Amino acid sequence: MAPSDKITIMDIARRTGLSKGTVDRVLHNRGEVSRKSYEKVMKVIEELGYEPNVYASLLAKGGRHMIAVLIPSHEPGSFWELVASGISRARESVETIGIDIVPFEYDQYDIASFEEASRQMLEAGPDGIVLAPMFRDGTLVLTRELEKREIPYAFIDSKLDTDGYLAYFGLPLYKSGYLCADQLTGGQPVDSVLMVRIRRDRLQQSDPTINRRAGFMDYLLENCPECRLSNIFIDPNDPSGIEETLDAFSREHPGIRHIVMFNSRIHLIVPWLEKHPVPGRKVVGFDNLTANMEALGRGTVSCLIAQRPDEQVNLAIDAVAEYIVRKKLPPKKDNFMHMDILTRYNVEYY
Amino acid sequence: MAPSDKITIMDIARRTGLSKGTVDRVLHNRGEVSRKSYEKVMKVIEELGYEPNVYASLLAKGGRHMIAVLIPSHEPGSFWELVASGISRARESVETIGIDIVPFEYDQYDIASFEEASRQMLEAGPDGIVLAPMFRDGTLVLTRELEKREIPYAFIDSKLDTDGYLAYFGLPLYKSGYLCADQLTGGQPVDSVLMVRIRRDRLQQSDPTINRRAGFMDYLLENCPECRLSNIFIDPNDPSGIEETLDAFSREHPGIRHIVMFNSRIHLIVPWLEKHPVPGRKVVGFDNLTANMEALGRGTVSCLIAQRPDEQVNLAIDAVAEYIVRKKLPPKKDNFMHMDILTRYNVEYY
DNA sequence: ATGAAAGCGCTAACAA
DNA sequence: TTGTTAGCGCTTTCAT
Repeated sequence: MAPSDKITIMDIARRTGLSKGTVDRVLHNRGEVSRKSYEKVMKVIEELGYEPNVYASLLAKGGRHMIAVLIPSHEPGSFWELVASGISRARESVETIGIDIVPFEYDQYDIASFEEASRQMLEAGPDGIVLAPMFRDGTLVLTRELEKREIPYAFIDSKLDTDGYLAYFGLPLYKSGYLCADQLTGGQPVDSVLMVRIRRDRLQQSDPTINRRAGFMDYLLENCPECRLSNIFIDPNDPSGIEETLDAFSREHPGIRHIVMFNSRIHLIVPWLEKHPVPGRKVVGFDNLTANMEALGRGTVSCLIAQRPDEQVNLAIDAVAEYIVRKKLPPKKDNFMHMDILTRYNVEYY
Repeated sequence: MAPSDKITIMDIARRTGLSKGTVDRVLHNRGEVSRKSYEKVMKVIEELGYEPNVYASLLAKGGRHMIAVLIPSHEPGSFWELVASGISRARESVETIGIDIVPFEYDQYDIASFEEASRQMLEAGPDGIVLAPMFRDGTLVLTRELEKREIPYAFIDSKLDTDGYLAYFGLPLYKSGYLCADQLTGGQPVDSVLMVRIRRDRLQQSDPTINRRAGFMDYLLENCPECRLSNIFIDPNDPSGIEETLDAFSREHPGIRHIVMFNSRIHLIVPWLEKHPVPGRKVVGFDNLTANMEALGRGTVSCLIAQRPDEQVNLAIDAVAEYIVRKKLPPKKDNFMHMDILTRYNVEYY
């Protein structure tokens, strides 16, 4: 424990012949400082390489801050549950620096609920926000308001093509589809693949998997153009319907040994797959939901492409916190995250 | 920014009718407190759910701490360079909490240099240590000393089977070999594979890849028992020797299309591989060295198994820092890290 | 064994 | 526009 020879605002006050108060004012561009003093202070800060002491600062300001997180509600076993668990971790790490995390949740299929959640969130008066933009228009309205109020916000999962956001953390969607195709085919020619998709009725929202599917198809076009693609649609809430659909399909296409889903719910077809084992069948899905990882462990699913959603919220929260506390912009605005390839041999420690 | 209703040591002083000084004494078990007062204070702390304010604490103690990191020297382009880069990141994140990171490096092939580095490190008087134990005996001597001095230490990369360490962060070596075999074979029968190994002359140290190789062989035994294994040995410092060895081998075994190396230096054979392209050849190696990732991007290497060494040091440093600052033990002592599978389609954002 | 008091470096309210 | 001052919550020294 060395006796820190850190230089303080007192040092720089002395060197400029001004007072701590004035120094503090220029430090925070809080105005009320003559141009001359301002420059003198800046110069000395430069010379001495002054670095503010975060603790003293935080301690002195005293109050706490709040970061709101606006995400779809986390049904047990869903993708958003993983995100929620990341939030809990983040909460612990930032509470020590005087920041509270408050989640606001909405139904991802119901734009009204999104608007309601936004309203409540705004009312709570957060100092910063992390959000997953499921509804384009609703999000635009919200972000405009945030910019007006000068509340910093970061996107996770996907983002809008505007640019008022502080940072974005998420997957490169198109490439995740490309990677997925490579994993499914193993780089070998394949004669047909089955894409299992979710039937979407009330579809206001932009389908988040569309880019992923595009990447997937492009890979096939480039690397195995002969490959035939089939689509079937299932309803997540109708397990027996799922079985029937799959039964019917496999009756008509008995040879299919390559199956893929582009959302996080490959687990929906796992029961059927396990009832109808096929040696050498390849099944690829996305995201590390517990049910998915278990199927991976049993060998029913061959490969999962995952993205550490908990890590993503964490980074987003940290970026916002850093901005709130130190007014520091993150090193990169758009942060495309690594895509993890999970197989039965490396899930264990994920 | 809510006006924090946090309860402070003043609150608990009032509630017990004692003074801040006494409360502080029990908080840090610093003795000189009557049994009665001690219990009163503990009780109230319990009741009020008191949480100390790290900032105030850090600010008041003032001094800085030092964490030493003892690792093999980081030749450019080597595995340890990745670790070193992680150290730089960690340094930034902990310097704000008053902790300095000081690296001490040694020649991983020279035990004397390890001992010398340990000595210097000890002399510098660190408050905590992160180390990669390359020499078993030397490390034992060191850790005994650390325990005597009550300096907390964490292992990275590999660990000793003692248990005075605070935490360990590293790969499950055996399993990484198993995973590697699965990636190399793609789960299909393979008739022969070539293992390229480093010739080690002055070999005091335990070969770090031995467990990995064991995992690899076990996979083959279980999943493709017919497979024939060949070994060749190369000298990292003799590029033309490498070419010759490979030439000679491929003359005698023209059919080999599965090649693996168990250390981080697959890049050593990349020039030869690119001079002798073979369609459908599979090459698997370890670790995200720049040269390795580039070869992956070009398709020369099919797959790398990586472990985010920078992340590992970071976690280790954080664990030690947390212990120094808050005397908190990490949630888990042995932290086996996820093994990342890297292909040309997901290296980009690694 | 306990209390009082002087800071740690910074912020913010108030005076000047 | 600038200086002064009273804390923020905790540690630590020095009395008592």
